[in-house]
Amino acid sequence: MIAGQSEALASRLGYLLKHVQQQLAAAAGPAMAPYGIDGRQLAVLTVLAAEHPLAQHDAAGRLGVDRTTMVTLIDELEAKGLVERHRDTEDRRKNIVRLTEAGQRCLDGAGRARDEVEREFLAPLGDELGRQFVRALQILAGARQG
Amino acid sequence: MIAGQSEALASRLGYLLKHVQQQLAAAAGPAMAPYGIDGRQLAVLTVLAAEHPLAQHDAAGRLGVDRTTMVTLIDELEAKGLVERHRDTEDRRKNIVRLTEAGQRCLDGAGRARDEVEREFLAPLGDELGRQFVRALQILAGARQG
DNA sequence: CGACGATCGTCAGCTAGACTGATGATCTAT
DNA sequence: ATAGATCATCAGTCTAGCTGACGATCGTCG
Repeated sequence: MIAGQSEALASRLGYLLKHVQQQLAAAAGPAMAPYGIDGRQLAVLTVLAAEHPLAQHDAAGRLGVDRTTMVTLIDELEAKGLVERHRDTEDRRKNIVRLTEAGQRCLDGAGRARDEVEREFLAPLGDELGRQFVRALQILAGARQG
Repeated sequence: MIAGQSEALASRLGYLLKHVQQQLAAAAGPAMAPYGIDGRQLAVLTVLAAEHPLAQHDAAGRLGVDRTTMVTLIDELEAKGLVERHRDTEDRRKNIVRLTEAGQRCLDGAGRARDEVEREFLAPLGDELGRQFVRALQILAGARQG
């Protein structure tokens, strides 16, 4: 029970979801810090690693963020030398974004740190409930807009 | 699967949590609209109904929001005539906040609407997994800061 | 009794994140 | 070739939330 938390809210889905999300973000922040990136930036690296050369627009789609937000995100990652932007030779409207060597190394380290944070975060649930929790989230994330 | 969603992110806890939270918020917004309040304001009404006369500071603690945020929240609810502010006669630093008649009616209606949204939101999980999901959230919300 | 530190509500100002709308470049299709 | 779509970008805006300062009030400890 969160300090001072209300009984009346303990079963309110919106309240629970929001606070749990914030707690995870609060735990993940410090864990990412040594690698110089935050959770959103790590998500971009993760997507790029999986589907390597990806246009900005497509990366935004994968992450569910706005196109203009992705501009900023890539700006930041590029400034750190973790990704490179190239004009697509086949469709010169597009920017192809790719991980650099440094980006790959950063992803390796930060990704491990993130996984560790997630594991600790779910630990209170135990194995079985933890798995079901993640499965439920996957279903809910996919149930709409699919 | 969210349109264009990345396979690589499907098991990333932060991503899932954030998106599921946003989807619920997106669903709840329109449902609250007829009652003229949003989810945060409804949460305040819910807390007040449960522990009726409550100082602003304590209400903020129950909801896990900043004291200055609560000022704004109460401002809004007061402007709509849903709550009343009174100076506490026993400790005149405190504002006692209480539901008005209109506030109670609003809570009844909006609360029902919210419950319905939550039910529909969890429907894809089925009964059993839905219950476990909520239980997991409660554990996670309470596991830290407790 | 009186002074000091803590608490409560308020306000002004700042920050982070994300959106809208406009623009220029480019592509596609007719 | 021309009209309409698409992509990246930028400027401006909006929201939620925070920090820090303030006045008023309380409790406590000499």
